[in-house]
Amino acid sequence: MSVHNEEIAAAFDEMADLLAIQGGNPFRIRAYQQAAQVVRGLPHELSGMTGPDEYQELPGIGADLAGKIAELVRTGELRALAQLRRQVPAGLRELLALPGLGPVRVRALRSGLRIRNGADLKRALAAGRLARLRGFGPALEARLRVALAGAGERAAKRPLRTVAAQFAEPLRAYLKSVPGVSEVEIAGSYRRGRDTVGDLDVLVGARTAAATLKALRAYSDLRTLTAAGTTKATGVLRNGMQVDIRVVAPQSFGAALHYFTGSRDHNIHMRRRAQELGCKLSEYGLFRGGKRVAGASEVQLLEALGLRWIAPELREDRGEIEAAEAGALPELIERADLEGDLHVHTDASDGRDTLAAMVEAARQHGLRYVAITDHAQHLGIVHGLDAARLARQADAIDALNEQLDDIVVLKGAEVDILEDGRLALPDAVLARLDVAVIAIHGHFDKSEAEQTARVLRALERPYVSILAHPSGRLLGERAPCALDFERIIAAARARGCCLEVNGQPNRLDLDDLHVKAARDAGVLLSLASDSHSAEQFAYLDCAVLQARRGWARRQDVLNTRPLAELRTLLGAARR
DNA sequence: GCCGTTTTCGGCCCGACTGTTTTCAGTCG
Repeated sequence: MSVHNEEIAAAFDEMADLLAIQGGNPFRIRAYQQAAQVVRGLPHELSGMTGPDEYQELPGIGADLAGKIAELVRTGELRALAQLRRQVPAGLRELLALPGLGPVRVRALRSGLRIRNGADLKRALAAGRLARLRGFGPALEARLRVALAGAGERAAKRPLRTVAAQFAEPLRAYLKSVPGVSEVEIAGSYRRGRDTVGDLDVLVGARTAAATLKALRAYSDLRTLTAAGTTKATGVLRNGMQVDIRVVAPQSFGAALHYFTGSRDHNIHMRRRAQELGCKLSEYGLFRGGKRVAGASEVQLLEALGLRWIAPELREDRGEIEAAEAGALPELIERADLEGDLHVHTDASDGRDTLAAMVEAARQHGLRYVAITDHAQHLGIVHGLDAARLARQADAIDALNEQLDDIVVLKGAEVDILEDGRLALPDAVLARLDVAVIAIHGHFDKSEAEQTARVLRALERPYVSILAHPSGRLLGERAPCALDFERIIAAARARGCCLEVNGQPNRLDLDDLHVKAARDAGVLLSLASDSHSAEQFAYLDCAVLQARRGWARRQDVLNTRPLAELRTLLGAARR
């Protein structure tokens, strides 16, 4: 396997951009964009499928695109794209990313001023040449100057959802207190539970919009207001996040909430569905012949479209609409389903709090069991436990369990996968643990073949229960390791080993697509906080959200099981 | 370029806002 879905999706996105710059058929362009999204959302690699016939079964992939996928899988290249690249200067594509520049204006820049890239545009702006072009005025010029000046530092990271929450929740509370406001929801990717959130889509239910928009202007965390109309406004918060606020009347609130929750592809699919039913769907409601037939609530809206309730976490147009129609949506796991947490650190390794404090925190978070999984000693792991300290911790756990009657402490360790795939503790030591969690903590940049072989070798060891944060990614900091997840999942399945959904907000690893793939393959998931201090058990919520995005049900998760069943399952994994 | 219990041709999601216009195109979400 060489070509990944992401590369195929990127090729289609580039095709779409280049065709747009050339002034191609907008619907053809849209077809490429949609295909890119479909490919991105697949839970398995296209290169592992049999070929064009199977590709064509995917929505939005017809004979032509199936052929192009086949070409990419076979050769890693796409001739049609290479040809377009020869026709369109590479620098023009960057211009599309500038605010206010779409394909039409980029084309005008090219044909009218011979502009080929950002540097050309800068020069043209400096010389005041843009004014000659139709469609370019002083306001747009000013916007472009600002954007080009900040282009160097523009790589602003998408904030983690937990960071976005620190700004979203106070804003929600503030708007809720505005007179006349009946409802406030943070919609968009925030509501869908994505790991990172680009901007805040805030929906306000109120009979009139004026009071809300006035209140927004006065909000202390607002840095600037960049646009404001009669029903919506856009601003930038002090942390640099963009916030889009929209005010709708109560009878439209459900339709608007659905619309602003998205995703974009989910919305488009739903609007097509409405059309097929002879209706029109907008943020104001579902209309049949100009008459509103639904709109006040999402439930009512979905019902009118012949669909069961679709949880926001599923709205990515990855088959949830078809499943809702068939009544085949999964009943998603909830936080209350969790009985325990199988990945927790104490001050014995790199955690902040004592064993007793962590167990007490687990108890207060409603858990019935908790596995203490401090790092095993290994080069590069600070304060890791060796066999002797692990044995002493085991004694302390035994003593603690004597005193506790409503929670059970399990003995575990987080064992490093060494560079060659061996483990940092010998089998004899692992054999005495209740839970052995293994993970990669270094050598992240190996080739896919090497990295996969390394993890597969570790998974072959006996007494291994859970592969923790499998991809090793750190959001915004470190890309996921190159791993053949289909083989990892197959190995985990064959062996009865679980894959972790790590709830640390900057990990959320497995990601949603791999959760789905693991779940579909029948691999049990371990939803873990990976707590390094008492308050971090709250990160179980993040793990649950991520698991829900991957369609996980209660029965797909190891630590929803009562202790006795958990022990049986862990025992089975030791073979 | 895709797609079809309306269609194999003729459609393709919908609306707000801005800026550049002098009635609306382009961009954005």
